[in-house]
Amino acid sequence: MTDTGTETPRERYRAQVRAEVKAHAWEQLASAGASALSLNAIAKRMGMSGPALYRYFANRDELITELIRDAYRSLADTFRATAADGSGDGDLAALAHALRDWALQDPHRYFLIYGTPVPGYHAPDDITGIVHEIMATLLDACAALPSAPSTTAFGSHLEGHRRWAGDHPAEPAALHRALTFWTRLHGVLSLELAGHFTGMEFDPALFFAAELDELTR
Amino acid sequence: MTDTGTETPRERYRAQVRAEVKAHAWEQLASAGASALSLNAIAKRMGMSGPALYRYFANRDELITELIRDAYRSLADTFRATAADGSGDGDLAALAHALRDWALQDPHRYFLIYGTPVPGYHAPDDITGIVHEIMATLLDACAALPSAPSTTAFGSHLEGHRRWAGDHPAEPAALHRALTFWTRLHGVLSLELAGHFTGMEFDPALFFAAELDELTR
DNA sequence: TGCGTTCGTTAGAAGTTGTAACGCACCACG
DNA sequence: CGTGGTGCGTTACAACTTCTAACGAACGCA
Repeated sequence: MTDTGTETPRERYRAQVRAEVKAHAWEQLASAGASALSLNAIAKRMGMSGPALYRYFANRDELITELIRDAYRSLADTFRATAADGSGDGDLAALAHALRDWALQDPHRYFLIYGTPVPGYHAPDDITGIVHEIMATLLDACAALPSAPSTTAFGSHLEGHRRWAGDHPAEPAALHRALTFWTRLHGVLSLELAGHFTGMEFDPALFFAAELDELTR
Repeated sequence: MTDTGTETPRERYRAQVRAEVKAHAWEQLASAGASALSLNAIAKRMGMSGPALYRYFANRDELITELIRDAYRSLADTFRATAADGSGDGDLAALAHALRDWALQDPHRYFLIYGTPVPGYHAPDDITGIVHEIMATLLDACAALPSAPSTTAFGSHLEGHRRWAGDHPAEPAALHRALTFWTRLHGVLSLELAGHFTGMEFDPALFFAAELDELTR
């Protein structure tokens, strides 16, 4: 995968420590959330003193950026893999279930991407590339679906504002479907993961399925 | 409004200081987010030393809880007021636009309620009362709309799991519509407020309107 | 006019992020 | 095979944070 041949021992060690730090960070993230992520605590758990970690990450933000990048990368890979093995049901349904499984697998990871934005934080450029990759996979699935030409106001609006879709040759109806796929499923998922459904005794999975059903009909 | 007659001077002063602290907290919240909220900084801005504020709030969490309560209260009042003056268009559309205006007015306030949940935090009971009030207003609007009897799987599921709706006499189709109103609009709003649409040049307001349109047809 | 409650203060403990300066160990190069 | 430079981990420290403890002063009720 990566060219380990040209790596010096130092670089290998450095990469290994960085990976170990990130592993502990994910662990800590899952138990206490992003705001409670402490470089000091991670260092102690690794048997090192606090400032030692600053050799590997410039500051707390850089570590979080790395985690965000890994989260996006993970979602993009999941999407790509799901789209690759074309199973029986439509690609959209497969993508939806992959998304839900991915989110339920680690809610904190989901919120790291789609939760409350960090005030001063701005994502580096390479992350937008991964975002485009995710959107491209979604657009492919939507373009493959038969859809009547869009007649809605937003559909025609999209016709003139489709630069975000890159060079993807999808019709406005497909773009619209991709957007609603994203926002509707995020709406159900984020409220479910945040615990806003806990008081109500209906099954979130059925609700998710109902939204998906209306999305693919 | 409140019975100021029975208030002692001390109680009046105390209430005023608490209000001033919350005002500064909202200010700080809007500029730096909830995680950066510092009792110390608020105290300094008020010309007091740090620990003085602990006479008014037991800890940082109690202040945040108060802000969350006020946020819910504000949304509930907005909803109630919007539902009260029955304007020309359907109540649902009015509620949707009230929600969007309320969210855009102070995104941090929206995320305080519907954003990433605080790890160890658990809302006090009186807040769930306000949540029910909001849901009741939404259910009223949905029940007032004509709707064909629900034939979907989730609709029949809701028939047996409607305790969350309290004693509201809404049909399953109305319950379903209220739920989708909530999650779909939240999906669009939260992604818009979090800046996930910034790269794409379409108009979020039109997208929101399109989702609302499909919700009310 | 007391006297008790409440308020605001300073001091301090236990955390956090992040910088600075110091050894030590390793790796590469002559 | 040394030796020097680079990188790593350490401790010390500054500047924060939340929050507790103890003290004095001011306020208001009786």
